[in-house]
Amino acid sequence: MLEDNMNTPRSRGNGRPALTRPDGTPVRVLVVDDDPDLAEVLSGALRYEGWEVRTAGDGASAVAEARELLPDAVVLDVMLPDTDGFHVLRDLHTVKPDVCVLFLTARDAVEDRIAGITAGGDDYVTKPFSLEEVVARLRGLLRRAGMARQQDEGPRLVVGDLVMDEEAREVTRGGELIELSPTEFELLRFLMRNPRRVLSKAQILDRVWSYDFGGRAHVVELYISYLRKKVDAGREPMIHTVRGAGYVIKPVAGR
Amino acid sequence: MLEDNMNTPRSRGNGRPALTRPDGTPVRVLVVDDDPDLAEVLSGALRYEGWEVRTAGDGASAVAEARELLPDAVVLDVMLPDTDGFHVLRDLHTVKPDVCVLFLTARDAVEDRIAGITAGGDDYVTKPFSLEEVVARLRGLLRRAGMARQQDEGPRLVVGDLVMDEEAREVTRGGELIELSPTEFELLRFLMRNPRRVLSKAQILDRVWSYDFGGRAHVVELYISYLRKKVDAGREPMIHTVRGAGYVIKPVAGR
DNA sequence: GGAACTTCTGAGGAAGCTCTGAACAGCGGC
DNA sequence: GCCGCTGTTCAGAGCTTCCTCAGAAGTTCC
Repeated sequence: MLEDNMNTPRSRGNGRPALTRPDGTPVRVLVVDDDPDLAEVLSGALRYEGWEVRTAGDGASAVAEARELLPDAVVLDVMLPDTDGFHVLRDLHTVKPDVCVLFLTARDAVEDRIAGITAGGDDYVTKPFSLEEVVARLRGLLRRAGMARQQDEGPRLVVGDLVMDEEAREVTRGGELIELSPTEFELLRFLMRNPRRVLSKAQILDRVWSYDFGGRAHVVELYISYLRKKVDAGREPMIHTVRGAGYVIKPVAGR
Repeated sequence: MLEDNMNTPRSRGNGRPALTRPDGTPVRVLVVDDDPDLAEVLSGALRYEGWEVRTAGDGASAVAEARELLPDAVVLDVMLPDTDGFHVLRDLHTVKPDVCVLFLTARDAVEDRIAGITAGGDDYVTKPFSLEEVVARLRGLLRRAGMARQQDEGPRLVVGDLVMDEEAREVTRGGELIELSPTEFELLRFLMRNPRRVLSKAQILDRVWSYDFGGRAHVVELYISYLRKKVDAGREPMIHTVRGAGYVIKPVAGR
């Protein structure tokens, strides 16, 4: 049952306070990928963050679009039909010198020409990626670029006595350090970014696993069980099953 | 609580307090190199320090740009298409007598003329250089030229009982001297300038190794292992692997 | 011109991570 | 109480990531 969809105050997003520009207007992002399906999925996920999104399918229209939109960040496929992402990067910087860029690249292309990218503060993600990863990286870039937060949502996620420091990749509960594998970490991040909200296995699969993952929802159950062993171990449980609907994380008492 | 994102001097900062001019405005740097790719990477890295950066591709436009920007420092390639860096230096000094200059020069370049330069308080770096080196040298120049620090981040880096004196190139842990090779030193400096933050191998490669390094991320692992043998030897480890993400340095206890 | 040091490559192996399949447990319906 | 369905957990295979060693090539310094 979808309950609180109507009454929660939100521009178009997920109900959380959005990362915004200093003047309070939505962050503006340009997505550049020649695969329309992928561009669609990506821009959907970014709009869900409350951001203003436009897309482009090649380098030329990317630069043209950027000139008009003056985006705060660009998600940029390295392989484009007309040119490669690096030339686009340079053009983008002439259009807007302080723009952040998140590159999308094939795994085996990483070593070749990605070099130098992260030096300027930009970042990249290898295909196939998960949406959570893209969003998290983008949020990191934007935060470092000085995008203010509407409310005081720092670089740490807090749910009850459970705390996640995204930069240090550190999770503690009651001050006690919890070690997590990459997938466990991302799953927990997704849960913690949506506290008190029931997330279906399909949603989790779509966000946390990469878009080309063919497996079944069973992995979600498995990883939830891993998480419980580490996060809830011996303590009052915070991760709850909602039979037939999904999973939810919330602070213990009720609060 | 609204954070001080507006008034801290950084267009796309790294989260650390930036070196600023005495009046609190960002340090202004002019990058002069005829290779646009290199100029791009350099200016990106310097912007990441929170500094205001402009670029020029030859001597004439460098002087013109300097007249307008009145930069605190100039990163100046010795070999330029229209003239050499030494002439530009003289012109720069007529524009702004107290400007700091960091020369970029080929390894086999004329030693004596360079030596004359450094006597005047300026400095140089040989190509191919690492970005960490350029930034560190520039910071040294600026510090000596009286640029204030937002917070008092001196020429020593401290993480737990590990102390690095950048000027003396000396590292101690628990008072005990640790001898490091040049690359080891630079890698440790990069880690120590980003304590508690997970750094990916790509980031490390981009910052610590020179921009033309074609090698793989494997060297990073190798040098981390060297560092561990020297820094963590027998003690409680400070350098940690975050599987699938990178490496992080932090003080032993926790906080 | 040689010794000491530094840097990097390659290989082997250890450790950790992810996912599959299957058995098991608990809930709810009848 | 029995059965089916949903969710949980275990065990292990296959894979990826990371660590370390040994040695070759290059550099620096005497």
